[in-house]
Amino acid sequence: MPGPFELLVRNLELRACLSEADRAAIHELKLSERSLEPLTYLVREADRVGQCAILISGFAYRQKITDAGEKQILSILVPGDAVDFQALFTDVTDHSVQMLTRGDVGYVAIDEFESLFMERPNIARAILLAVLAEASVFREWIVNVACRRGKERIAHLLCEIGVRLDAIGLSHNGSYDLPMTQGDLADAVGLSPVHVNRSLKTLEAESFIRRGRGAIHCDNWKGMRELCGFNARYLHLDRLVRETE
Amino acid sequence: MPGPFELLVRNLELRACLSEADRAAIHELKLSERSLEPLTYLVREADRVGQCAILISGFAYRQKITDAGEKQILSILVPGDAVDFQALFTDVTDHSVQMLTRGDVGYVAIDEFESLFMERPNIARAILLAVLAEASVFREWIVNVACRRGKERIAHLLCEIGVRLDAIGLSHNGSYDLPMTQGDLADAVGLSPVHVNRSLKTLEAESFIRRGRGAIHCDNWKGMRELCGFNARYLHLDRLVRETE
DNA sequence: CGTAGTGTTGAGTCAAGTCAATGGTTGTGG
DNA sequence: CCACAACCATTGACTTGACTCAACACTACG
Repeated sequence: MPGPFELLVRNLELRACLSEADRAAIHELKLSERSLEPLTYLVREADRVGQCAILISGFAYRQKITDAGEKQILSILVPGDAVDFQALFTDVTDHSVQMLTRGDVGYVAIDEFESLFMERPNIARAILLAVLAEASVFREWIVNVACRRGKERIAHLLCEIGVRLDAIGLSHNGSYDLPMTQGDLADAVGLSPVHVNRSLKTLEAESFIRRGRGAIHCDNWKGMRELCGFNARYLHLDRLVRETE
Repeated sequence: MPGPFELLVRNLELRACLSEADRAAIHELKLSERSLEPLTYLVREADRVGQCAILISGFAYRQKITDAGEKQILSILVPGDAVDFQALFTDVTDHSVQMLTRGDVGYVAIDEFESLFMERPNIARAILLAVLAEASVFREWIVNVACRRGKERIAHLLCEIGVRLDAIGLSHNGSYDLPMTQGDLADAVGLSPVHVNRSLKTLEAESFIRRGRGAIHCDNWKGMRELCGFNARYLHLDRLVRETE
């Protein structure tokens, strides 16, 4: 089980290069760890934040509630993800982050993170790239919700989660644990829970997936990807970075 | 008419503080200016980019095409916006940027911009904040497309553009030039052109807006904002920045 | 003055939503 | 160990927002 700093470093190095000194500086951060229950807020909309959280284990999601009371999930956070780079240098958040499952979170004081950003260009670059990659995921979600039909929309989400979990070693033979209810999925893809249920059943009937108590099995990722036009490029999980060291 | 560097500096200083030296460094960038026709690509998906473009006049949009051939507009760019911070340190883009109107664009070599980022923490911070603000806009677009009905969706887009144009002095008495066809609007909000037409007519019939050859007039922004639950916070246009200089 | 792009309108269809009832599972407390 | 509650998944019946197709009007421009 990798420690919080290993996770963070690994996450940042997905897209950028750090020097030995950079890694050491990260390891010198003061971190307080906490175990959180499902539905706990990591960040609450319109809050001021003094801490920067890193997800160590478990899942979380970004989320926004409209005036009409509708909840929209904006992205899924997996272990290693920094919860809130937006807290750097800004005061007020525009959305919330909530635990999806029970899990552990590490907190670092914002100021320390900010110092790292201002004093270590490599780390600044790594953070920028992480934020850019996140923005790219948001763009793809716009496309997903705006352009695709129910079934394809869900398939796309399942593909994304599959690839991301694979990248951190949390999937096995194309199967992974997905602790989201159908209601959660509905909030993520902008469909009603009833329609999510029907679409999932269709995906299963067409033998794209199998389901079993909170797990997704897929023996045909190729078919899934073709079904929904999934192209992992937008995740920027390969280190296509020009070195400037 | 402000020059390209003034526009860029002003844009960056919307959210972060720059020192005199930072501003000077930006003004020393070598910039080549070009005038572009509508539909010209500023960035093309899967391209490698050597230039970083800044929109000087006119409008542009980010855009993605699905396998099924559907076009989705992801955001609108207005004068002063940097077209492609994503080009910094990364090689391949995941979406395209196209001119909406005729307009002028300034090009800076990526390497120069990257040096600025690596050597000037204040500028790095300003760029990070610009990227974070853009990500925030993407999130709101997810909500817009996923949660709101046709009429509200369009109203929300009109509110956003109104506020952003206002911030750069391109609106007058709540009216502004909007050089988007109904087809463009459809691609931006994920509706069919026909439905956009009907929704716009409804908005006009309910006297939220008036329309006249490529312009939007609104005498009742308050009503518009309430109609669609628009809250400008997500645009992060006020400089809510903790000073660290 | 014709052509092409855009805007407008109507009619019919369909994907997805809503409402409502039924089953299953898990967990808890008596 | 059972009864109950709470939550989630499933299914059917019906409604509706939005799409498609198709025709027609307007405007700008060469």
